Amino acid sequence: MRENILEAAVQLFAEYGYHAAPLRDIARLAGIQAASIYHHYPNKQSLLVEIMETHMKRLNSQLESILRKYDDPRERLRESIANHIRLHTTYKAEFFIIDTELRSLEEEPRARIIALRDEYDNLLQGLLYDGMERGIFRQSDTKVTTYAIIAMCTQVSSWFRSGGRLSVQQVIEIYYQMISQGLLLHPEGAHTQEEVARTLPPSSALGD
Amino acid sequence: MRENILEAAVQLFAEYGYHAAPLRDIARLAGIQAASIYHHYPNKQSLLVEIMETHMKRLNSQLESILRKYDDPRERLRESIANHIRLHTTYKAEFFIIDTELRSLEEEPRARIIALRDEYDNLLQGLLYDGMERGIFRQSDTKVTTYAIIAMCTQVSSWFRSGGRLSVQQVIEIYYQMISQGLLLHPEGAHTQEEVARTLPPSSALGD
DNA sequence: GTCTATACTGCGATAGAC
DNA sequence: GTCTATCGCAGTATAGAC
Repeated sequence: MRENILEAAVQLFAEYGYHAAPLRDIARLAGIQAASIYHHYPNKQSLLVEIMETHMKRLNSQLESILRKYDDPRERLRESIANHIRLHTTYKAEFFIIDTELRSLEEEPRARIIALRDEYDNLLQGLLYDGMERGIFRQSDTKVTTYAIIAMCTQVSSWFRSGGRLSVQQVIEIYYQMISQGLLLHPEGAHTQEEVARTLPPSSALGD
Repeated sequence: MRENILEAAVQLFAEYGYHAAPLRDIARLAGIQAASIYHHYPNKQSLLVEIMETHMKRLNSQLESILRKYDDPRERLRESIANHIRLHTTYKAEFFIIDTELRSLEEEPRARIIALRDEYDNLLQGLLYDGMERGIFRQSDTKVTTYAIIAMCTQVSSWFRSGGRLSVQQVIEIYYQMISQGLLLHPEGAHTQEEVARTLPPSSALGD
């Protein structure tokens, strides 16, 4: 029953948002009365916390295992993107909630979830930094680049439909191409490294 | 006063979410009583609708003017990204609301706002398609690529702080580099499309 | 155009029987 | 472990004076 309640909560939180999803509706979807939920969970907030915590921890632990398994930055990047997209399409609703309901968390649980998210950010940022150090990735602001990658891969959970036009694997391919190669086909003249360097603000201007 | 009320609503919708922001608090922030809001707006929903509609229309009209002004896909892309990021940092809270409160719209206004968003998507998708046709952009799925670009540029509104480490212009540079060139420094040998395909692990090896 | 007062509704949560 | 009944409160919105 605990599981039924949680699934119902996932569905309604994702569809209407935490505050707009009445406990009575969650109960009805789980096939019980609202009061019965309190036998399994202390309150509404705890449903949200459990959904977020479970999936953020899974996301982190899988990324950690990828970083242990691979050394080459390209493989690490590819596998990290694949992992992110696979989880965000498999647990579409759950990650959509993580992405949109942080504001609905009370103070202490929010701090915990944000810490998990920061951990994830940092692992990816480390991956990029290492790849730049080793001359495999272009020099760029690791923080902003990390945010950008996470943002684009995360949003997959808002438009992906399984059984739709594209398979998960195709989406992963498209994203990896986009992230690793960018859009321009022939970077031509103005795009050798020195010239790029001249085009960019000096890195000192980007420093903290 | 209309303007004060709207500003208060923007601030509280962005901070707590539409459903979690009581009209009484919006009124207090605007320096009046809750009931007085109803002299200016018919209900709470209309505040949300006005915020979203105003800014989505602005975003669209500026993109249209860029597409009229420039012909080269590279310039169009760069200016479109710059426009997107500039608006999303200038009207940070407003676009954050557009991004997170679509669910809170009632049916008819939601259809209108989604139509505006689709219009924007389509203009960008057309830009990419044209660039690919003309051999300037890499061939890729225009829909997914458009979503990816919009997602990364939109999220700027959730972390950007004016007066922070990076200026708007620097953020635009970083994003344009990322989108146009990607992360890999030396795609080595793998610059052409066929070679890229050969360099990557065979898609079968990536199966779910 | 803003106020005070209040109607009305629906929410999360609790009590206590079974 | 689930139910019925209900409490207490907070929410949007309205009425009507000034």
